[in-house]
Amino acid sequence: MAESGIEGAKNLFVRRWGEMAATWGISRTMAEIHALLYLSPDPLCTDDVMDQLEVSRGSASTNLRQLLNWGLIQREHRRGDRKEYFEAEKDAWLMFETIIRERRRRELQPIVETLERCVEMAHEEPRSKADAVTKAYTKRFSDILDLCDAMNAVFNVVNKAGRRGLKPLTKALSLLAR
Amino acid sequence: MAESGIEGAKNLFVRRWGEMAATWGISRTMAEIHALLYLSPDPLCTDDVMDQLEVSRGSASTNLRQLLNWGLIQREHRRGDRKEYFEAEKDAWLMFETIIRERRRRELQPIVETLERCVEMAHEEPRSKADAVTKAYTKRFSDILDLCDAMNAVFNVVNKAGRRGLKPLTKALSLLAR
DNA sequence: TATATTTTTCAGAATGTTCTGAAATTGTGG
DNA sequence: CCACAATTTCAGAACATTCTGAAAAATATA
Repeated sequence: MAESGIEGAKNLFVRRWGEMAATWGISRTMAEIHALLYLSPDPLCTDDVMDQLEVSRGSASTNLRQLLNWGLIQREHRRGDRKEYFEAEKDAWLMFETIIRERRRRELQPIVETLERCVEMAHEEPRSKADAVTKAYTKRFSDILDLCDAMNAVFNVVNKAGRRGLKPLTKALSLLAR
Repeated sequence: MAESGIEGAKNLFVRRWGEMAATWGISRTMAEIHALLYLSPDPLCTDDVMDQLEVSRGSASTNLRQLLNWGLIQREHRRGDRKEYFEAEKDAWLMFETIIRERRRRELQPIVETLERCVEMAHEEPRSKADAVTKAYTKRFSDILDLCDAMNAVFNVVNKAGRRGLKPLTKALSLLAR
């Protein structure tokens, strides 16, 4: 495998993208496939992925499907060719938007629901019995709920402001950070 | 284990916090200990953690140390007691700040360094040979770098604006999101 | 310093995740 | 409908992570 030049750069990026994803609870292979497709000027088929990353057909298939589920890649059919080709979203901004939308849905949503349920349960507790503890817990639950609101606000900024491009957003945020 | 009332709410929260952390690449037990300490009005010692979460002394010790490393909990000594007690940061905002500061350091930093190295390597590639590909890759590398700048901007907003409280920040962001 | 208590460490066990490869399924053109 | 090419599925293997429990190290007390 090339370790220098443009192919070296590609391999370095693919590997790092995979490592980073692993710390985010996303499988290394899924992220490596994504990085490969993101860089590739042309769509790749399953066999291309198998060859370049040296993974099995099963793994390639499963991970490609997951990337489709995330909405990070798309299928492409070609006349006179039975194979399916895959192409990644090339707009880094749209890609990021997709990722945080999915993470909001998969992670922020459930914790918010749980917290609301926790506040409810705290209210069901009979008065006087361990009242101080009930109050303390309730306060902490709603503090985290407020935090979730803030995160939702960040997500909304990212989604809405992104249309105007990455650079303007970065600037606007820098001003806010004074 | 209580499934209703205030203790039920506590257990529900602790479990959910652990599950959520797992999808973030943080060990379930570490997050459960953190949730337990976050809710607890008083500091807890290693044995409290072992009893309440039914984990071994080794696991409790290792995970408590990791939480100390993250800066999410603090030690507390008590006169006439040899045990160490642990207390979590109770300010949800400071807690969040700590988490994203750590994640920036551990994750954003390395990918930025790698991307810069990738751009360098692309420039080392001899001209004319696969020039179109070199240009395409370089474009994608710098697109992701721009994205990292945007994320850094978000982090800065969060760090700086947080001092003024959570609610004002949420409001300011909502305005930006129009 | 000797002793008692608590914390840390770490080899091996238990658990959880991802991959492989072959079989089953799906879809296509003749 | 058949033969073929491609994709999906899934049981078991390989790998990675986390936990346990006991021994070693650290720390405090007298």
